[in-house]
Parts: sequence; structure tokens; C-alpha cells
Amino acid sequence: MKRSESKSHCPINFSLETFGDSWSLLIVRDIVYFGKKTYGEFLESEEGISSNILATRLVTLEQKGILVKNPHDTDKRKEVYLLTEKGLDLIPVLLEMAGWGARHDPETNAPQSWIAAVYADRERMIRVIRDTVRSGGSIFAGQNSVVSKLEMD
Amino acid sequence: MKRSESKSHCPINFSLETFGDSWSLLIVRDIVYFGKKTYGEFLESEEGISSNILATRLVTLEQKGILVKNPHDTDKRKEVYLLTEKGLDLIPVLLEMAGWGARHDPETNAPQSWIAAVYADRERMIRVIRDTVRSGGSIFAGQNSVVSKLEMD
DNA sequence: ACACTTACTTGCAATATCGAAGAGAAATAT
DNA sequence: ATATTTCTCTTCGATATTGCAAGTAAGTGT
Repeated sequence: MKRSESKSHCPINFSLETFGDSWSLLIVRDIVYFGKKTYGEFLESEEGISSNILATRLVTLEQKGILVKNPHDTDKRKEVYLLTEKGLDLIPVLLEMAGWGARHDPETNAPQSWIAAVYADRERMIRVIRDTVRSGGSIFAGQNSVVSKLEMD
Repeated sequence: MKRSESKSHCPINFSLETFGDSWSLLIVRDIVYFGKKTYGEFLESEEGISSNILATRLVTLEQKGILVKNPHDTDKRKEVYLLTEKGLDLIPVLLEMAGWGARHDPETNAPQSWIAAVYADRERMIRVIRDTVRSGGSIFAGQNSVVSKLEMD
């Protein structure tokens, strides 16, 4: 079975085949939560992805329509990776996985105030995150982060 | 890095390390959506998991507290695999992944009426699914399926 | 007793991953 | 101008994981 062939058209299987490996969702997380956008920023993440794996994942995520690659405005060495609308649709998946992990990892790093805020007004939070990320911001990092808008940390 | 060591305590990474491989969530899906419970039933799924991979996944899912293995009531050859409360907590994750897959796979098998029903009253649906699966039922299969309770298909 | 079913295990080839090193282009420092 | 650094990405060999086919042991049905 080639990687391009799908094993079934179960929607959960489709999702797993699109982003269900060890690294793809961590790249999406880096964009959504931390506002990362370049190869070098993804490489620095604490999970320590190898440079060759990162390169292949960026290619496949772009092929699958989750990311788009654009030239950097001022630095011609850099590429800027952004989420497509299809990629932004992963935000609810990320939130649920973050909620499950925060609940079940006794050593979690997740700020409980943030997890609680998501559960308190989920639909609104999804809209705010989506708008923020679409305009280049993120949940935790940068000037216009979602948490700074909500005046919490 | 051994599989047992965690790369970080990011809640999303914790989730990925727990169930973020190609097969684990498909096993959980088989239980939640189709009421499967035995090794042989999991083996028959259309994605075609190999027997050795299935065996290792059942062990690790049990070690991680997602599943419990019990002897079958009447047939001593069989083992019955059930979700723990921790495993039932994956239902919202499954629903979001199913929603994303159904939206973005043009050839999806997902019944649109079911997807719509989940989005229409998400919190209630999660409770109904959880109660149904906890008592041995499933979303689509069997006498007391969630869809038969809702009188839809 | 005998054949069949069920839950796994084993061996081996194919594939994917990891980790370190390097290549080429563009930016920056001297 | 030249040298050094930065940045994206590639290459290579070792290791780990997966997939496939076959086999084992215990339990069941007749």
C-alpha cells in the first residue's frame, strides 16, 4: 500500500492519514499556539524533530492543503508557512487533544486557566483563535495573542 | 529516545504519544462507532491492520489505561476489550476528527445527517454516546445504538 | 476423537525514523 | 570586497517500526 492510497473513506481514517503521525500536528500546534512560521522556528521546538523529517512533513502538509509556503517579505532565505482554511479547521481537533492531554497527564504544562476558558465558551473561543491565527497571530505568543486579548495568562 | 520516554509535557504532544499513531484511534473508533470488542472483530476492520500490530497496540492501549481486557462471559478463548473512563474521554476527539474528515474528504463515507446531528447538539450527543458505549452499545451498531435512539440513519 | 475457531507469536523483508554532517543561497560583519 | 554566519533543506548510515505470511496453543462444536 503506497502512502498516497487510502485504506478507507472512514472520516476518522481520512483524518489520521492526513495528520495522524507523530509530527504533523505538532507543526500545526506551533503555528496556532506559538505563532511559528519558519523552518528554523519549527526545528527549535522542544520535541526535537529531525531536520529531514521536518522537511518531508512540510512538503506533505503543503501537498495535502493544510499549509501554504510563501516567500518571506524581507529575507529571501526564509519561507513563511501559513495555515490554509483547511488547516485552520484543525483548531477544534487541537483543542480537544489539548483538553484530553491536560486532563490525563499528571505532569502537564497546560495552563489550567486556559483549558477552563476554552471549555467555558468553546464556540466563541474557536472563532477568536481562528481569526487571530488567520491574521498572523497565535494563542500564546506575540502582540495580538488570544490570551492577551482575553487578559489572562 | 525510547517510545516510553516523553518528548515534552505539552498536552497535545502527550495526546499524540498516547494515541497518535496510525492504528490506536481506529481501534477506539471500532469500539465507539461499531461496538467491536474482540481481537477478531478488530482484525476484520476494512483498514486491514496486521495481526502483530493489533496485538502490540492492544497491549499498549491497556498499559496506557485506555482499554481494559476482560475474559469473555461464555467463550474462554475470547477476550473482551472495553474503554476505560479515560478512553471514553476520547469521544470528543473522535467526533472532531470525524467532523474534519467528513468535511474535507470528497469521497467520505460519513452520513451527513449524523455529522449534522453532532454539530447541532454537541454536548448532549457526547453524553448520549458516552452512556451508550459505557453500557456496551455503540453509535451505529447493535440494538441500543445511538442512531436508533435518535431515530435516524 | 477430530476439525475448527480464537488470540496471539515468530521470522523476515520492506519501510520509516533518527542523528550527524554537509550543500547552496542569501544576509551580515569586517 | 571578502569572510563569516544564517537559513532552508539534503544526504547518509544506523536503528526502529511496520507489514506479510506462517505457525502455535488453548477452547469449542460435533
